[in-house]
Amino acid sequence: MAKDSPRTDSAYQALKQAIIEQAIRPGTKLPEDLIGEQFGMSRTLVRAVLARLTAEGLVDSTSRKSAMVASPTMTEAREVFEVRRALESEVVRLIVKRWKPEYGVTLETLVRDEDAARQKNDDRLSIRLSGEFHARLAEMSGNSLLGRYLGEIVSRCSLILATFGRPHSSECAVDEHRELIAAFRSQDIARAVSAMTAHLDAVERRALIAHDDEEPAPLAEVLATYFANNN
Amino acid sequence: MAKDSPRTDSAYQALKQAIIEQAIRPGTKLPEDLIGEQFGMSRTLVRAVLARLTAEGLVDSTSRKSAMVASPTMTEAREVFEVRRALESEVVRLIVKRWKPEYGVTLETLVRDEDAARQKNDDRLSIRLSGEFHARLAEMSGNSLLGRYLGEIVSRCSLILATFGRPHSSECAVDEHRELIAAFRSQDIARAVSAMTAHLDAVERRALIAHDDEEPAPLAEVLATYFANNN
DNA sequence: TGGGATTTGTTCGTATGTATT
DNA sequence: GAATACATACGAACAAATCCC
Repeated sequence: MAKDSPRTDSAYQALKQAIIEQAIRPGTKLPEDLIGEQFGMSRTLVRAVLARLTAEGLVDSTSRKSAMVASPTMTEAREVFEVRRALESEVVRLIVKRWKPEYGVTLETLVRDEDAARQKNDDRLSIRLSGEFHARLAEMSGNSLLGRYLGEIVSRCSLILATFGRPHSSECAVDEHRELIAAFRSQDIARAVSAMTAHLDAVERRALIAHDDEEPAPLAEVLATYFANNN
Repeated sequence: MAKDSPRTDSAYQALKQAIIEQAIRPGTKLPEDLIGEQFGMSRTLVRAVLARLTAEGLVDSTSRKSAMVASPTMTEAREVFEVRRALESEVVRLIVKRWKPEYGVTLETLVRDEDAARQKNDDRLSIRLSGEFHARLAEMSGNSLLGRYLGEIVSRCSLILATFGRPHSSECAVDEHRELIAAFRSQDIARAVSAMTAHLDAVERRALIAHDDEEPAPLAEVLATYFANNN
């Protein structure tokens, strides 16, 4: 990619965060006009942003109808987790091979922040940080394609959680992240892979439970918040 | 996805095939005007097609410069193969688990056609069929996301072959495909996974050897051919 | 180095299809 | 069920940047 103008990129980031953090729920319509107005850009650019989000599976665009936040089906959800297990297992193997002590420090700091956010019941921060933990792992694997695919997949998992899971709960348990770090330090590939597999099984279990419905907030208001946060 | 008009879709398919089959070489510029003229559509639609190909890694689009056929670096190439091994290993595991005898028939027919194309030195057909073999495997895994990712990756492997490998050679050996089928039939996961790993190692070895340069054909002419073939 | 030709970036108007009353 | 309102699809035209001689 790397071809976006500054405005389209900030709109992309803002929309993506809003979806991931479950500030706009699956099924919410995303009219081009409204978004363009919020972010101060023309429909043409909005279309590009929506197209990208569609390609990443975060938005559904059927022709001639309003784009909307994607509502993953149960089948899609299972597929996403299946692929995620395969990719994250590979990440774990690569990390153990290329392990550097400073990685441990970085990851530990993240986990500590995660823990703090959880204590304070700051859902948005909590979701963001547990996502970032996995993004960092992908980065440490040293394979940028793996990073791109996992970035997509982790985002979609947030959406799955929003659809089938308990609302506003983060998908990851802090303890499980700590066990992963310990496994990396022990340089034991089998242990690290099985820690990751166990973690993802738990994430899937948490994600696929029934959920209560909630009052959706007005779209324009939510977008205004996210726009401000990104500038 | 599933939002393309008929014309954009045929242009997308045509361009993709042309790139995959190495009819237009990496680095070739893809001006919006020229493509729009060839396929009889406006620049708006061409831009959508190029954006999609860019997202799939087949085209490089830097801002304010002409899009061009992507030229993978050696690093990217290695990353692509690393991810491919992880995903195809998973595919193989799933196929063994969900194996049905008729899969064997389908795959055998494909391999026979591949063999025939190879005998006749029909490079285009040969490349297309060996790609289709892997596409079918992904399909048989029953996981459509896996299919999408592997579709992208197999395409990029063709591009890598065009950049670093012997020109106009297919990436797959027929014998290796036959061994895979045999492994599936034996219902032995370990054997199937190691057959796949060995196959992909061989593909990577074949893909990453030095290559001779060649005279590129005129872009307009090539596109006309591919347009006709797809309608 | 400079300037003309080419190519992309963006906007906006019209056409067409969808949802709603 | 028809008509109206609304949203998207598409394309023409203008502005700005890049390429090439």
